[in-house]
Amino acid sequence: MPTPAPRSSMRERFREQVREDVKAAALDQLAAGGAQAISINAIAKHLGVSGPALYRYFANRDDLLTALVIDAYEDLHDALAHELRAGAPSRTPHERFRALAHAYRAWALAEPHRYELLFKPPLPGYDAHAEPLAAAARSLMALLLGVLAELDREDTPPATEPRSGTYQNEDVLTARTAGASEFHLAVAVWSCLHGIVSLELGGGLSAMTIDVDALFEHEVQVLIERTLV
Amino acid sequence: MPTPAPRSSMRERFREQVREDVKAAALDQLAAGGAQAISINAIAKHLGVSGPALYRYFANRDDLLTALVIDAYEDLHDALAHELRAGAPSRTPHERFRALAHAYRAWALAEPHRYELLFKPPLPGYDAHAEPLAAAARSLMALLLGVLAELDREDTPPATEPRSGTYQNEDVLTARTAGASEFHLAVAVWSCLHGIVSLELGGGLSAMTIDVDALFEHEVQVLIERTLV
DNA sequence: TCAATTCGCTAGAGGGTCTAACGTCACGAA
DNA sequence: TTCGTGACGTTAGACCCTCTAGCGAATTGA
Repeated sequence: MPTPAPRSSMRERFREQVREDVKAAALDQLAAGGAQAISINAIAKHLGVSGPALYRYFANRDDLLTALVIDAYEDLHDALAHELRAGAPSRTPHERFRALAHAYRAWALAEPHRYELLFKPPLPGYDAHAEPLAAAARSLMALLLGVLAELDREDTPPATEPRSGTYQNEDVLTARTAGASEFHLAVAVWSCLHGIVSLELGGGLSAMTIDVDALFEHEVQVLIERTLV
Repeated sequence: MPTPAPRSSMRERFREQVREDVKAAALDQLAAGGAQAISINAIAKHLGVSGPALYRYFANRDDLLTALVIDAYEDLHDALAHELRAGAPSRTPHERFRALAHAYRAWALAEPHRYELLFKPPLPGYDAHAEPLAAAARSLMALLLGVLAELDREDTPPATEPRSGTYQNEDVLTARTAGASEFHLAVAVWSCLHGIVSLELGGGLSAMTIDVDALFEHEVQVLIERTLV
C-alpha cells in the first residue's frame, strides 16, 4: 500500500511534474535569451513531445510566463527571508537591513532576466493575472516592513516579535492602514533599491564607468540614516 | 529653383520621410500594445506598401527599435530641457530641481511604453547599438548634473553659467573625472526617481493603494534636503 | 541617352502561437 | 472484468511574424 489515500492522484502528480519540467526548460531559455526567447514550441521539442501537447498544461504562453513570475517572486522572497534568518541573531537592525538590501541586489544580479520579468509592466492584458501576483508582491513588502520596523525602534533584535521580524502576508494591509508613514517609507526604500538595481541591469550605469558596488553601499547607508531622523 | 543645391537629394528626402512614417506607425503600435506589438509587417500594411519593402529603410526589427529608443531619449531630454527653460528665471534651484523631477515623472506617465523602452535591458545583442545610445543617456545625465550643480552651491540662478545650467554632452565626462561625488549623487538621484517611476509603471505600487503623487513629492523633498548636508 | 542605383514587388524559407479533430491509453465504477 | 469517460499526445492546418532572394520598373546623375 504505497499510496493508501492518493490525495494527489497519479495523474495530478504527473501533471505537476510536467509543469515543473516545462518551467525548468523555460527558465533555461529565459536565462539564455530573455523573456522573448521563451518558446512553447522549443520547450516541447526539448522535452521530446511535440508542439501543442504542452497546451494541456498551460493555457497559453502568457499563462506560462505568469507561472514563472510567481515562482520568481517566491524565490526572491525565500532568498531574502533566508538571508534574514541565516545571520547571527546578534546582528543589529542596521546589519540586518544592510544584509537584506545586498541580498536583494545579489539576487537580481544573479538572475537578471527573472528580475526583469518581475518588474516589467504587463501591459497588454494586465488585469488577467493580477490577483496571485499582487499577493506575491505583498509578501515581499511584508519582509521589508518587518526589517524597517526593527530599524525604527532601535532595540536589540526581536524576541518579542511574532515571527522574528517578518510580517505575514495579511499584516501588510493592517500595517498599511495603521502606520501609513511606515508603509510610505518601505515603498520609498524599495523604490530606491529597485532604481539602482534596475538601472544597473539596464546598462544605464555601466555605460558610464561607475563603481556600482560603492554607490549601492553608500545609498544603503543613506537609507539607514534616514530612518533614524 | 526650389532646390538649387539639393544637398539632401530628392531620394534622401523621401527616404527620410518614409523612415519617419514608419517610426510614427511604430509609435502607434507601441502605445497600443507595447514593444512586442511592433510589427514590421503590420506597419507596412498600414502604410499601403507590402511586407519586405520596409527592409530598404530599416535593416531589421531591432534597427527600428533602436531608432525609437534614440528618439525617445531625445524627446525626454527635450521635455526636461524645455521645463527648465520655461519657468520664470527667478526660480530657486530647489524649484528648478522639483520641476525637473516632476517633468521626468510626467513624461514617463504620459508615454509609459516609451519609458519602458528606454530602460529595458537590451539583453540579446546588447553591444550592437551601444554607441549612439550611450550618448543619448549621457545627454540626459548632463541635464541632471547641471541642476544638481546649482543646488549644491546655493546661489540664485546661473547668469554665469555657460548655458543656463545645462552641461553639454562632453562635459559629463569631465564632470565625472573632476567631481566624482557630484556624479555619484546624480546617479543616486536618478536611480531614486527611476525607481519610483518604474515601480509605478510596473503596477507594483498601484497594487497596494498608495498615493503615488504624495510619495513622489515627498521623495523629491528628501532628495533636495540631502544635497544640502 | 544610358548605365547605375534604388525601389517595391512576389515567392518562399523558417519560425512562432494556437485550434481542431483524431487515436490511444489509464482510470474508476458497475 | 468490462466498459464508458476523460485526459493525453498526435498530426494538420490557419494565421501570424521576420527576413532573404530574385525580379522588373522607375529614378537618378553623367
